[in-house]
Amino acid sequence: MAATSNKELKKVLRAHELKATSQRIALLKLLNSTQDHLDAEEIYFELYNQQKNVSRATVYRSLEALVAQELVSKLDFGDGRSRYERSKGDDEHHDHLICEKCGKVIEFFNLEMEAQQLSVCEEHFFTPTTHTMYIFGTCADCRPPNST
Amino acid sequence: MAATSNKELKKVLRAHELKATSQRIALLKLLNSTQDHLDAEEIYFELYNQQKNVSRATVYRSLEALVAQELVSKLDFGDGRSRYERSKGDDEHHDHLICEKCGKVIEFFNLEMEAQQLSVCEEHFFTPTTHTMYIFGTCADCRPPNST
DNA sequence: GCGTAAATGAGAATCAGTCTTATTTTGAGG
DNA sequence: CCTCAAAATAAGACTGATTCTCATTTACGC
Repeated sequence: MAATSNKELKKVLRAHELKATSQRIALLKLLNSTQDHLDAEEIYFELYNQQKNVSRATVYRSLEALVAQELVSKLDFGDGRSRYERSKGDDEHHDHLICEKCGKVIEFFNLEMEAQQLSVCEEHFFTPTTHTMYIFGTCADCRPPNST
Repeated sequence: MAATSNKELKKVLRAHELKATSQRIALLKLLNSTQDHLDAEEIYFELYNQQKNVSRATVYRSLEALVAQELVSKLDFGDGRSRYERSKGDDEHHDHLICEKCGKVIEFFNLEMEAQQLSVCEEHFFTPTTHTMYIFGTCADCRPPNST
């Protein structure tokens, strides 16, 4: 799927008019290697453990640049911090179900819903760029077994 | 529509097991009086101007209590702060289109979309409590007239 | 290899929101 | 209306996430 070698990542960065610094490469590599929705502190800590010598400021600045170039997606689960994941193509777009009890995040994609969103935009002569759709509630594991 | 006299607001608060303090009444009155999506600082400033003598801490604490009682809704437009509006009944539920150029917020309601959300939840054995659905983009006024 | 614009590191600064503590207020009971 | 305990408040200290500042380092076109 996504580029993983240093050489490939370098190309990707250059293609987006971003200088290919070791910090940005390490950051992209990290996001490519996980399915988790990492926050800035987790990213900082992980890179620190990898002896990558990346400052917190650089983590934030790099993420900002990568999000602007749509190489990374910024997520907001409503807990007061931003999370990030490797950006997926339109064909991999998804939204999230968030369990308020255990914090689990379930990704989903629903074509009808996306279509409805477009039709709402049309009604209002609105040109959409992105959207956020989070459904909060209780996941199957946290739901008492006797309830429906 | 919603209660507006001090007496009525007092009743509403008491009905929700909240002591009817002057600060909470002023806060509810303010939210009842506007269609805007105010943030905590704006609320604090407005009450300060009204000589209501409400501290910032009280604004936050009161909002928290009112949100817990569903008298007020908390919104997150992704700009790093929470916004609040008078809570509307289920029949008044709506989502938001947010213009990234002028900041305008357009409210909408789409039954199919709500239905799709429920069906997604069912598929995942997920019990929803609330959801946030924000579509970001460009509103009609900010869209260049020659584009579709 | 050189030079410069861009990126980074370290830590100060900011900003929304929360917490602490002493003081004030509400509302139940008489 | 008066009393009192529990709850709420004011003021400002504190926190945690994020941004900014500025001196230093690095990428990369030539």
